[in-house]
Amino acid sequence: MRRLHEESDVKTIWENSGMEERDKNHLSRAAQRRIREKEERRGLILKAAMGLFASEGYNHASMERIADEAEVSTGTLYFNFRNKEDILVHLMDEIAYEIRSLVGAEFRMAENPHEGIRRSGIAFMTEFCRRHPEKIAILYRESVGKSNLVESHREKMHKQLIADLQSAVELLRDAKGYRFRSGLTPEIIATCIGGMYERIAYQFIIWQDRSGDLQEVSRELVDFILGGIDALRI
Amino acid sequence: MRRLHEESDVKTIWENSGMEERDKNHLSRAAQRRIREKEERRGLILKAAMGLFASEGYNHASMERIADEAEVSTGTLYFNFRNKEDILVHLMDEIAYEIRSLVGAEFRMAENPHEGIRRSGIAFMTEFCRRHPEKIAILYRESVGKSNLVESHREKMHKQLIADLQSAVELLRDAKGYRFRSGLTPEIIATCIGGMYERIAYQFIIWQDRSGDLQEVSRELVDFILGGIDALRI
Amino acid sequence: MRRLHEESDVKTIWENSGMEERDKNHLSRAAQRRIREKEERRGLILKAAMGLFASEGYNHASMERIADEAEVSTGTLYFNFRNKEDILVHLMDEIAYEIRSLVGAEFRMAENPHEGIRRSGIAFMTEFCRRHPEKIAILYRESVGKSNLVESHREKMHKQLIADLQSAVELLRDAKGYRFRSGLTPEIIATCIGGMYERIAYQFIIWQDRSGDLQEVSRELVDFILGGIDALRI
Amino acid sequence: MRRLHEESDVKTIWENSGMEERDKNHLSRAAQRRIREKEERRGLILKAAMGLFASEGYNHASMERIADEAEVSTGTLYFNFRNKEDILVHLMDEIAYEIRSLVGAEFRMAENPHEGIRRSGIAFMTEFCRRHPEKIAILYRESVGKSNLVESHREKMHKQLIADLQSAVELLRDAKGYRFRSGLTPEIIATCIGGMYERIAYQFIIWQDRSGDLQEVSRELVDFILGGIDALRI
DNA sequence: TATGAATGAGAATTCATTCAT
DNA sequence: AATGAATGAATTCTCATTCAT
Repeated sequence: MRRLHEESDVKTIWENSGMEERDKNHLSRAAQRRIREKEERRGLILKAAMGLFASEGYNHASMERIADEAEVSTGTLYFNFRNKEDILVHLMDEIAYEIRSLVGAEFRMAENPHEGIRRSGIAFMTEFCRRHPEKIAILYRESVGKSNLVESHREKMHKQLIADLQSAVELLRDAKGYRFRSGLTPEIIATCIGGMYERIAYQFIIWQDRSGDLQEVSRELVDFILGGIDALRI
Repeated sequence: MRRLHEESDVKTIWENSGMEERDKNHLSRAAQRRIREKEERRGLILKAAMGLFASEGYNHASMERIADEAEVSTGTLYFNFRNKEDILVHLMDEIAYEIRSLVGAEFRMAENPHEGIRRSGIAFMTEFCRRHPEKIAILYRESVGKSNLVESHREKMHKQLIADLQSAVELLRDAKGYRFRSGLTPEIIATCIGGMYERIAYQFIIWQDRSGDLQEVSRELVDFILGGIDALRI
Repeated sequence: MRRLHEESDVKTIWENSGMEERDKNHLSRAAQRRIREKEERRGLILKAAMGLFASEGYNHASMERIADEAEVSTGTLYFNFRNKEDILVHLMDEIAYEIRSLVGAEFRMAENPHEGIRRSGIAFMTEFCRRHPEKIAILYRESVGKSNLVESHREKMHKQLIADLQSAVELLRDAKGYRFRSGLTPEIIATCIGGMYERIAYQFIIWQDRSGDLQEVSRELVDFILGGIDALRI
Repeated sequence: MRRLHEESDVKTIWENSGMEERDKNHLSRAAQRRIREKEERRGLILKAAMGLFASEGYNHASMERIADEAEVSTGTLYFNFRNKEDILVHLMDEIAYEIRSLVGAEFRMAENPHEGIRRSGIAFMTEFCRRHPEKIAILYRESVGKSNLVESHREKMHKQLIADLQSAVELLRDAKGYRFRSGLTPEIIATCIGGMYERIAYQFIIWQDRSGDLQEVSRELVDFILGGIDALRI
């Protein structure tokens, strides 16, 4: 069995809201522009790759096609990314960051954890999934079972998402004064929540296009989750 | 977006228990032996392929390696299966059938749907997942995002599993006299259950080896599910 | 510095005359024919590769060109050899074996070591070099500085050739009752002889085509060597 | 067969000692500094390239790595040299010039040609080879079989070295009043000497690190040579 | 039926060289 | 003069699939 365990310190999205900062102040104008252009180009490549991965599948999308789509040469691909896997990994990071930002912001905007779980769940489904089906495809389909490297990255990424969810669950528990059955409970709940959103999104976005139902679905989903959590307290 | 909608009539496992029958009665002894040997050979090939897919990944496992492992030639592979995808699809079918059989039997052995959901969930985790991690890897990792054909087969397969779950939920609802919030509710619940089991299995079997926790995990998981269902009735 | 020291037991050509034996007796006719055909095909590939390596250089000769020349597909190249390096290494082995066979046979046919050195030297130049300039090109030009693997193979090969020469020198010493200045002397002499033949062949065969001079050159070369050996005894 | 015959007038090192002169007198201070800096930069590039060629091989050492190592950009490489081959060719020239200078100086410092051959041979081995293994690697390994251009340059270079040796042999002949067997004899001897030094250096410096033996080896080598020469007079 | 050698399209990747800034 | 991002041709190698024996 191919198994890839790498312990990595995981930080939840609920705590630190400004996730990435970099000093670009002390740089010359020209240097700033060059950096900006470089990032724009990387962005174009990532966008082209995302479209192709989602529509044709990671394996079937050749580097040449990606280069074509991004209107650069294959050499430029390799100048900006180590290899094909590296492009996928960057996409995964980008997507995961976007999800965590959105969901985290919604959670923090709510009055209490209970509402936070409701709001962030509904936002994920109706804002993110509905608007970015191709990102869902990358996250839940195209990044699966590709290679050891991608798989270990995927594991790390999921760990972060689960850690976010787990800390939300713990905030809820503390706010309501719950006590759970075991030490494992928060992790189990978080994992379940992750799994539910994944499969619901896959079902209603990727396999079928029932995005019209997402509003209703996400409401029931959230209640299901809250009911499930309730059931696990002593 | 790559989307594959094929409507297929789906039958639940709760109804028909003997799922596959074939007449071998009117055949000669020699013919029967030949058939038996052929199926044994197919079995060997599938077993070899399953091992390699799980350990090295579908893409990386070449037909030659599979043939080697099964102690046949590549030609024999193509005599027994249409192509590489076909092997994967057969594996998926086999695994799905096994799961549905096990889970269905457990459900039917229980006194009522409530107990049925509990028993079948625990059986899936502690009997199936713990004993056959490589099958979990095929089902939840190696069959994902491979090709249109495999993906559409996967969709069909999941539909069946979800249909099973949905009918169990409906049996529970009827037995307890519940009324659900909407017509979508049973499908949503079923999808959620499928997602939870998938991610829990992935987490505790593929990414980490915490099969010792599975007993405890599955008990909490079942209660979470039952609590969630409760929360969705009017 | 790239240095590759691998101690390998080296056997000289003067001792064992039948260098390679294999049992093909117990095989079926069909199997024998298949083996023969396989070796013929390998031979064709090696021949095509040798021609291209000698005429266009190893780096410039692409696998596709080699396949073309051998009238097979690139796949067949890779079915018969591990990779491009492997083809070169096989060529080197073949050539070295041929040289050692020829030179060894000439040496053994002579009445004494003194004559043996003369005969084998002249045979190498006038038989081998004159007739197979492309093999000289492979051996002394195309196999140089290609990769760690090829270089280490080349080292091993040269060790064998030098060991042959060294044992010839020692036979001469013993036959004439010489005593050398130091324990290193035979190795030094052997290495010198190897170097002289290499550069003379390079000069008169590869860089210039003065094969008409080879008769005269080889006679003087042999006398130079014998004179040099004489000068190193105490 | 790839053969490259270009007749070039060859001058021996024994005659003209000051080999390269350029007028820098009439230039301004600033211009002189600029020239000096430019040559320093070229020197840094050549040094970086030499290190990489020797350690990783010419083919494997990319222009980018060379630029990195020299702490300049790839563009600067192309400002200073025509292309990659050009760098190699300059290195070859530099190394050949250094060897001819050293060896020529030693020869001229000796009392007679006999001592000159001894002194210069020992100096080459114990001064040059022992101290600059990477230059030996460039000269005898990395410049071999690279391309038509490099190969023809290599031929020219070797011709010069051989011409030096040949003139030394002729000086010896005249000083001692020898008469040789044929008109070819001096060339043959010179070629042999070149080959011996090459293979001895390769053996004791590149393949093995036995630089401790070089003193002893070079003494025997010189005597071997002088003995060989003796054997070819009438 | 079984074999396994042969096929060849396809893909990723490298890297010398150019050129706008 | 110097930079370093961009280019794209070239090349090696893989592997699912076929087919003569």
